[in-house]
Amino acid sequence: MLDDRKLAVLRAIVEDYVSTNEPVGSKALAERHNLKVSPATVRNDMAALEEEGYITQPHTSAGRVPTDKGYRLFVDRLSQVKPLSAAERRAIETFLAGAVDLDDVVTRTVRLLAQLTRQVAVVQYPTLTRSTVRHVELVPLTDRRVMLVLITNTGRVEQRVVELPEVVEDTRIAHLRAVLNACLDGCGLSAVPELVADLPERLPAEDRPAVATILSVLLETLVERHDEKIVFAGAANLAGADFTTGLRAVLEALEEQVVLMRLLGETSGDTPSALTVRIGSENPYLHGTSIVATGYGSGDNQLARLGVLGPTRMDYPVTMGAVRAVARYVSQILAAS
Amino acid sequence: MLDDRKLAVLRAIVEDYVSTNEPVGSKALAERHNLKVSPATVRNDMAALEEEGYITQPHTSAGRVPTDKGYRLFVDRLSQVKPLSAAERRAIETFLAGAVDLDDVVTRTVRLLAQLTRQVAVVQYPTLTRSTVRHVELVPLTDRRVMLVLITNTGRVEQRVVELPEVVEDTRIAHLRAVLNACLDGCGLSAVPELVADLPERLPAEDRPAVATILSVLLETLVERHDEKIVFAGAANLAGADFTTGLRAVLEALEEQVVLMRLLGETSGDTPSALTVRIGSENPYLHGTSIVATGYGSGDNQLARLGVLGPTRMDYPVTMGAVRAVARYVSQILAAS
DNA sequence: GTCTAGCACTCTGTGTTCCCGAGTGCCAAG
DNA sequence: CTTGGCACTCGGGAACACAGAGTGCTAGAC
Repeated sequence: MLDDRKLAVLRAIVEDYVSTNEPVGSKALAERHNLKVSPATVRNDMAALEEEGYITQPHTSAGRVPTDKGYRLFVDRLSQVKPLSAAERRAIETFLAGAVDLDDVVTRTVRLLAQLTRQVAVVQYPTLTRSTVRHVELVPLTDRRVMLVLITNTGRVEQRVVELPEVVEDTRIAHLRAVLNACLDGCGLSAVPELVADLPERLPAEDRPAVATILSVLLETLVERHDEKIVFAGAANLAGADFTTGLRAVLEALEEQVVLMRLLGETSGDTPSALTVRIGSENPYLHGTSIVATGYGSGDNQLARLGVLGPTRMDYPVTMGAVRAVARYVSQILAAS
Repeated sequence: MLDDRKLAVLRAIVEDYVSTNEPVGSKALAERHNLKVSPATVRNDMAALEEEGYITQPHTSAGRVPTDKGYRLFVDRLSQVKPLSAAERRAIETFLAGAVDLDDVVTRTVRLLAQLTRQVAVVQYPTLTRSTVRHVELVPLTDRRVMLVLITNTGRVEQRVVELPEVVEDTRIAHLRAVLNACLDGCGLSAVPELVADLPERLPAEDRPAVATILSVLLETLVERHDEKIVFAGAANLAGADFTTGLRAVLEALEEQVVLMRLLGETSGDTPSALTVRIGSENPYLHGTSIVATGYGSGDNQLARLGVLGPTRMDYPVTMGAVRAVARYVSQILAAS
């Protein structure tokens, strides 16, 4: 059905269209890529490709434009991820190395990715549920208030002010802190609920109301921030591009955590560390856009996802290269800290 | 020079232009606002207003459009801040009351303001330098590493991992924590540097290298996060508007903390709690945009600034009302926590 | 003096027409 | 199977006319 030359034609169409943003015609195509055949032959191939749904023409007597299906074939079989230049890799490394804490790592990553790809970059905060407890701290503020601070191995810090049901002395708070740490240090966050389940019973009855309150806030913290937080950068890169769905819709989606979460999250398949590409109508919302995403985190411990969002007409090989590289570097950084 | 009727004409021009986005002519104006004079008279007044530079016409034989100077006069003398409806006030209150921590307060505030004004909202994080130390925590991670956590009275938490120059026992860490807290609890952050200046000398010589390291990280934390952090929301509201300076430039400015900082910061005058309005070319960058901003924080203790950014052609009375109201509510929330 | 009515003038935006050129599909010959 | 030739289609730009909204000006009315 599709011989090698037809595939070469499709590849050429995608490449030309991506770089010029204009429907590409048979003549220009036969000239610029040395296909060694005449425009007429190319036209025949194009007709076949259109028949199969890989390309389409905006109107009669215009050049051809790839369809979503065409991009899909291109990404799957006709292109290979383009590695970054040595200079770019060095730049990434030094830029990320300067981060002081988790917030900073995420902020730098998202900016870096946006700049590198000239698209909108999206980074999900490392998931709490997969990380482990490094330390739990209870800080007495007044005699009825303590601050609960949860520090994870990814450098994330969650804090909440807890209003106690009764006055509790500092020494008992200190004891409670010791018990909590003994119980939770190094445990996975997802294991926390069952680990603390019988904690009230193992303590003196007088402490139970306070403990119950503190634990409920702790558990609330775990579920609330689950993996909700996503940041983006590079919105300015949208200014030029034209989206079928409208610029406004894209910007709205970016500011809506839930939508963004689904766009990013649903790309996650069996192997989260693999590069995933969703093209145009393959996306749940935002049909006019494509998303290139991948998981990051050390080795088998995939923490979260990052990627970029852009118009369907994007340079997939380059974008995929950048996303993959940034994910690797940020994984390294997180593993080291 | 400008009698009452001319001012009324200017006001009417601004109001009509803001709501229709089309140059307003003498006839329509005389009809819609009951000025009790004929279009011809209005034309004479318009000629005078144009002479003085308050309005201009895009081209001969088009209606008039306010200039920056015209908006300025409108804001200063011809309009009054429009208070929110009771329903809106209630909505603000309940929405902000649900915030769990400082991050949440800021996030909710910026979204609320964006939604309320249908513009881009900008909120600066409460300044560290004006807040006070609530607690300093030192958490031993390994024998050469501690985590330094600084909690302020505004609910802000800063944390840093400190690499110690030598092994330090936990008991000495605990002692150091006690000393630090005794020294700093309740003090203004700006006072911290001098308060800790002589701390190493008051401790045993053996502790000094570790203390010096910890203190340097602490001081670094204070200056680094000074008042840098600014968040925005509502970029989608830019989609419709047209900026003389270009949408791209606006989006870039929004993502550039430094620029945003200057836009927001330089509106701060002698009385930070007052509403400030910068119109069009009055802005340092982004000449096509206007900014309505104000300080927030409890009473005389102004913590930071918030505001909105939009096209010069915006509904100033409504926007100013929303900004003022949100600033008040968020100040309340912060004072209460 | 100030306001009003009338009038001639000047634009922009829109709709129409026309034409060029790029690109196609098809066919017959190599 | 490939190629050259040819007639056909259609979008986009240029040229043009025209209606409508708005203005400035001047002469008259209160």
